[in-house]
Amino acid sequence: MTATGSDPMRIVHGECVAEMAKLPDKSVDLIFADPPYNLQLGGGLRRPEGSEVDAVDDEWDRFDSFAAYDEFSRSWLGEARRILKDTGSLWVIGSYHNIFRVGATLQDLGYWILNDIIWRKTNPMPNFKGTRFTNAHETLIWCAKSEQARYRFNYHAMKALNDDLQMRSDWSIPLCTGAEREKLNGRKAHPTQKPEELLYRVLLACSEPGDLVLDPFLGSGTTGAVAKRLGRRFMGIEREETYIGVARSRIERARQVELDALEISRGRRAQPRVPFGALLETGLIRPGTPLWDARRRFEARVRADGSILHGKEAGSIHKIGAQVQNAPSCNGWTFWHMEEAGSLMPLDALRQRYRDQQQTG
Amino acid sequence: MTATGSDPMRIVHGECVAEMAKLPDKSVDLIFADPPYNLQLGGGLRRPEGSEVDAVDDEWDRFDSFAAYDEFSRSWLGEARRILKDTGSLWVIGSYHNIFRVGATLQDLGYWILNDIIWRKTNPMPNFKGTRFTNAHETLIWCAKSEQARYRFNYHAMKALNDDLQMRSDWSIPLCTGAEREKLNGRKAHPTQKPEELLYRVLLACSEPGDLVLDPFLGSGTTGAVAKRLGRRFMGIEREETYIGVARSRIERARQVELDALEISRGRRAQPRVPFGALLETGLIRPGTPLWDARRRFEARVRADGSILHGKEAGSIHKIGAQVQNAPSCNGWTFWHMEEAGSLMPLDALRQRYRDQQQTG
DNA sequence: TGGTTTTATGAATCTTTTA
DNA sequence: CTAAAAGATTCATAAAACC
Repeated sequence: MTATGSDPMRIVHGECVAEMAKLPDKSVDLIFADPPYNLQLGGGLRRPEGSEVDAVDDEWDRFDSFAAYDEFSRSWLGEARRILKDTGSLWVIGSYHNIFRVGATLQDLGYWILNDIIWRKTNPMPNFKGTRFTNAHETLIWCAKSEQARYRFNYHAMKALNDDLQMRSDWSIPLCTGAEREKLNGRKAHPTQKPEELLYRVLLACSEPGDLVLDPFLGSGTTGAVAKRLGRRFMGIEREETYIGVARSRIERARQVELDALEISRGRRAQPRVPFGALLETGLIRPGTPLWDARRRFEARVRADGSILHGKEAGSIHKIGAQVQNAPSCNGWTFWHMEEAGSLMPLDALRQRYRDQQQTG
Repeated sequence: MTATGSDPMRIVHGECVAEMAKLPDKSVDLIFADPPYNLQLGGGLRRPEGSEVDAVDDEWDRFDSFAAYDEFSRSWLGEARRILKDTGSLWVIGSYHNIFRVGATLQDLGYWILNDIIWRKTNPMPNFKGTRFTNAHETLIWCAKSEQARYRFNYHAMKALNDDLQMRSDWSIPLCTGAEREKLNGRKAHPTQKPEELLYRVLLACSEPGDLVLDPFLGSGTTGAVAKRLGRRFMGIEREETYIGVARSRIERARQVELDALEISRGRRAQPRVPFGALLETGLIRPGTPLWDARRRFEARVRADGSILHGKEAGSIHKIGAQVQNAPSCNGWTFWHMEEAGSLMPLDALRQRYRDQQQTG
């Protein structure tokens, strides 16, 4: 049976390069790949309360060096390019550990990058040790087979999916948790299962019903499940037998549905939250500015990092506002005021000014 | 005059590699770089031997220009690494055209990536032809000099700037427009002027007042203007004479905020270490005092040497705290409490009292 | 049954100082 | 140098447990 044979949902147990080598030239419409990230984690990481983080320490994610990882990337990306139709495109997802190397390798092989897409996680794991910024996103690279290639892009479908606004390169999508997360003996079946919402967008943007979609690192089978929902043909390659079983039963359970399935995740039009610090960064308020409450009973001063100082106590506008009133909580935006043209203006007015700026630029 | 000389705001007209070569080893605290990435335009790009890279129009040229760009990256990133202090860090900003190559080169040179940061543009230019997703972000890479290097990161200041939530790796910031945009004869003075909000965050996170900040591709001078506002020393290097003039007048106009407003929030790590025994020596706590955890599940007694006794086990507040919870570690300062006025007060409050005494007394 | 509190957990390159 | 001790550190969400 070939990839273009009678089984529209094919799962293959094997090495991705060897299995791709069996496919004819220019036979695949879309490739989505989630290769190992080369995380190389050290010891166990503990949360502040003492519990241990269940990290990725699998054998398949270990490489001896950057050179070894690059060689691995070249081999699977090279074979992928051969079997990709001229109208097809390739997506790869990764993090800062590997994505820069993958991107450079892509370019070296002649792929033409169309966009880099940011999966902005709405609920990422925090940085428990306070040593870095919360690693709150992953990066996807979308590329065509070459600079000249005429690739498929369903522009209007993407625009419709985004309330008739052109779809941007940053996508806010939650982690895969809850009922969607595949379980095996009550534990997560795969350490890095991707949310279906992410794949839904990719497949809807870059393929048609009946197209052949390939995932060379199948894992828990998200790509296959979404391909089936959207009426695409599919081929998935996976090395680990355990994951083959997980993916097979998952894709079996998936049902082709109407395109309204994503409706729920769209309505994100709330007023964006503004941290007080943003007003300092933009110069709407300056470090050193005195703040008062409406009746000028309390005074505090703004510091460069957005905390405010009252006596010897420093903290957020909310925390210090609550403290001076001896109240359990306080809305600093309405409590604190700054002087403007001789009268007091609540910080909330400044916040509105900031939001206006953000919109108009 | 050296970089550490008398002029705190130094602007140099020249090639960045040649000018960096004049600086001593380990002399710079923070480097922010916005290198050219116009692979197609040739103007910013020269091969190592000096010839100019032609426009890209066939496959051979493309490989040639990628190689030339990588060579260019290696040369300036290598020199930057030499002059960077062991506690310093480097930021580079770019887009999908160049950032993957820069990131791979960074790693090859031994830099250690700490985060990739997404500048999410609130008002990006749309994709007019409807051929791709709106390119709505740029990527910054933040890295330390090596895996082992202990870099500066003002974690608590970043947290304060974000309303007491850990700062994430995606930053929503508008494009630089309006009054902030530098003009020359009524037209924009520089094609890619970065918003000050972006640099404010970078400098506040990774430097201290008085630190030396270097920008090897000065452009319109945003890094210099923010460095001056925040009381950092600065050196900027720029090849184009026109931009030198723009940046010089801009930095001249910038005003430093008051010194005491530059104070930022510090964590407990920044405060002097207090041995528990010191509280006994000063009489803030007495031998024999009973200690409890917050829920009064465990009790221990203070001994004269600063160890505590729980049952038959004696040890430090940390060791015994870990032992009773059956945890791998424990912060005894926050775990143990003593009774005061009928309620429980954490030892941490007592430690603060001790520190206040040391300051005033 | 319903509302509140507690617990579990997610691709993580996750400490610093002293002996 | 290594080993041990001190001690600093978390956000959003869902499920489970508890009133």
